[in-house]
Amino acid sequence: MAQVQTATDREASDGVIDLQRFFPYRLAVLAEEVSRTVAQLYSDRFDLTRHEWRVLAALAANRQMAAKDVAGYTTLDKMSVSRAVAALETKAYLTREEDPADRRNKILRLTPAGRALYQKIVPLARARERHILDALTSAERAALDVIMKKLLGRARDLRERG
Amino acid sequence: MAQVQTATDREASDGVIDLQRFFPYRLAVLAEEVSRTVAQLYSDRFDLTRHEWRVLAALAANRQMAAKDVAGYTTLDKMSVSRAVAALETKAYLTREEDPADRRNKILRLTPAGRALYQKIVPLARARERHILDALTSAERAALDVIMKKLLGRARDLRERG
DNA sequence: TATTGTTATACTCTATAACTATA
DNA sequence: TATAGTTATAGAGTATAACAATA
Repeated sequence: MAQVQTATDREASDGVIDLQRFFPYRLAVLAEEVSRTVAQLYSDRFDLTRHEWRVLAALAANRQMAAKDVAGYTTLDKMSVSRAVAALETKAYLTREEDPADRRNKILRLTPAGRALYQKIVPLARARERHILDALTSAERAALDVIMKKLLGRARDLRERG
Repeated sequence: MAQVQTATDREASDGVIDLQRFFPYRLAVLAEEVSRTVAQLYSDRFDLTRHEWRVLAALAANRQMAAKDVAGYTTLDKMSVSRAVAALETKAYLTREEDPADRRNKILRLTPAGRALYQKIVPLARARERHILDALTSAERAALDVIMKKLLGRARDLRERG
């Protein structure tokens, strides 16, 4: 049966990895390809980097956040957030304000321009997502949701343990 | 039913993308995580870049290749291949030789040291792949194989058309 | 002392294009 | 002219660490 490699398949290929069947490679190629279809929107058309797009989406979904919360929400590290925030502030898409309750925190909010930009990108991004996922049956989409959760959990475990 | 977003799910969330449910984002996070588990091997332990690892794997699987064939096999562009090849040659993991039949081609081959390095990495990489995929049932692995092929085809279509 | 955020540095990756040599 | 490969350059991503301000 054709499937993502199992131990049995592997033993048959005696010590050589066929990249085309190596799961981490296949996944990387797929993710890069999907990422590029969305990047054509926010990058080519609206001149945002991937990090800037993620921060924009985080603030659109959460109204206002401290930088550290953006980092948690986007899986970016605090340094990447800091850079993206600085760029978005320069472009006047967000404002930065000290939290009076704890002045270490900078409260981030989209400006009307930032929100407008986001509203332009969202339907386009959704259309791309929909078009890609329409390649799958409903059952496959349901299966994929479960599969991705399982794989992510396992991969995180593995990396943390080294 | 919980599944990767459908049109219906989307309409309910009125104009805001929850990154955690946005498929391109989820896929990117998963692929990065999986990639890192393998990178811990070839990068941390054996001091190869991702490109170098791919070229090494390409030459291990195909014995000898011209640089342009490595590019096709690895989905790297010719510039990335050229850089990775130069680095691997410096480390004495491969040799470069002119093709007498067409002297524009450089025939690439692993040295015994290159092959030995590869043989050290393969079982470790396979063990990581296996451990990750063991999170899935056999049926899920079969489904994933089909799903990834469909998604890759669709994403490539979409990107080419803009 | 610990946390939030900024800045510095270095390396890797991605993308385009100019260039050399061969065909 | 076209192809294989190299070199140049710049922007973007990733990672570690030092640092300032605040708690």
